[in-house]
Amino acid sequence: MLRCAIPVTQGTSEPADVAWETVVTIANSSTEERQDSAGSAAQRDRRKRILDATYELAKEGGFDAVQMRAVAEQADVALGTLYRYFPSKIHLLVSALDREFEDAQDKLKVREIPGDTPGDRVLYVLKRLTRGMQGDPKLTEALTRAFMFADASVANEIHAVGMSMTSIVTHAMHGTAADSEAITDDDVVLARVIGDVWLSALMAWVTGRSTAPETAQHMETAVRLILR
Amino acid sequence: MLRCAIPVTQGTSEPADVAWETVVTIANSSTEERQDSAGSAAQRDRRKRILDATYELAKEGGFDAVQMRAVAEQADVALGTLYRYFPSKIHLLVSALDREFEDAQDKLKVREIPGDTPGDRVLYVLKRLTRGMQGDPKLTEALTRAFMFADASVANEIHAVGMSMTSIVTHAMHGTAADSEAITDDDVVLARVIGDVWLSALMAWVTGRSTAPETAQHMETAVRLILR
DNA sequence: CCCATAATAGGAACACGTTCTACGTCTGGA
DNA sequence: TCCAGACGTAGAACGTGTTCCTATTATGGG
Repeated sequence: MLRCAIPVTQGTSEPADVAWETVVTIANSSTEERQDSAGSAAQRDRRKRILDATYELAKEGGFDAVQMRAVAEQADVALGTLYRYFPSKIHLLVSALDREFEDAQDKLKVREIPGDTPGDRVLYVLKRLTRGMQGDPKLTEALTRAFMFADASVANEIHAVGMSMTSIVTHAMHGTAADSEAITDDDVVLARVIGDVWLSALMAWVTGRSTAPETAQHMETAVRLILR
Repeated sequence: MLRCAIPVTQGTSEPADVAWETVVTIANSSTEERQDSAGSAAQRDRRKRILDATYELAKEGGFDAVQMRAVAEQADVALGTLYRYFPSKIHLLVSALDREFEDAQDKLKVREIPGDTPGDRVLYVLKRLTRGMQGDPKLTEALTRAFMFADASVANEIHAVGMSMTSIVTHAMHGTAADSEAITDDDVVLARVIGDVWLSALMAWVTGRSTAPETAQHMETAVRLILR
């Protein structure tokens, strides 16, 4: 159904079977020129323009407004080029989500996270992220729904997002900004469960099944429960 | 975007703001002629034929194979009629998922659930459900992805599925087959968190990010953690 | 500098979800 | 019984994701 022969800088190209434990190590490989280092300057620029256009359109009009022809036009590339860089609309949006998460991760890594217990710190971070996403409902709707809709062909990109998410949570659990912390496998397990809950809560909010306060409440309860 | 003026038997037509607590009461309203009681016999029959066709196509070829023209043809109704009953492909698939869940719920309600602790019983039920779904990968992929992709217009159907899921878990927590059990708000909270994890695990499996054993393991860990 | 090759532009073509139109058919109340 | 209006059929038409084709332009090795 998809040909998936992307010859160019693909945001994420880890083998699909990376174990979740690698989250820790990979997350600690610091910020330095991440994946998008490959390819010529022009290619990196095109990739950036495309993701920027995606971001703008999603922010304005949500999932439906991110139309491939519109993205191509706004990024000033041909439709075929867009598809060369991102083999489907879902790949495109999940890659955009990935970029957002990397950014968030970088910002969170800079300073100490406030809070006395792991639960406090995790909730601080999650609520901050959630508030940020709820401030851009259309954008969040677009990125979340793409993430949810993704099928197996997007496994790599989704995996990258999952890694970022887990890394953010484990980092919050420990609180310190230091890199090579002693993050145990148990921590990763806890972080994954918290990530699961967060995703579901986000989905409930996106689909209008729960309000923002309800979402926050549900997350609070769940995190307290899991990190008790 | 969607006109959503379904004049006929809609599987789920609760107001969208039913609180999650109603899960308990509604779940206890026993099996007797559920929603699909409205409408003429011919209408009920058409609705059933459509859902059957959806089920078959999904089972054979997954989400992509559930094409509206194909469903209409196999159900022996006109395309317009299909859209009269289900205003979109997503509504259709989520309704099919709902029917599956109702069936599962009915089956589980019949007999006592084995296991000494709530954790054991919940895991028994979840693993049973999961194994069932993994036995029909295409079907599961179709239903799960539709559920995930749904937007606000499908809130009612999604809500119904969430209620079934929560009801199944709370029922398993208590173990007894009795109906009006003393299910507390806390139980519902626990059940929701477990449901969240289950959904995420299912999604990871559907997208090929985790294998069946990994999925089972993750669920086991999470449930032990939550019901410890 | 020149050529082979890859990358891009531009846009037609196709597939499938969705909507719309025109017409036949069933049903329930006067 | 008969009629009005809802329901159903058949299929055209439209929008958007995706694929494909051809000509043009960069790029990098000799």
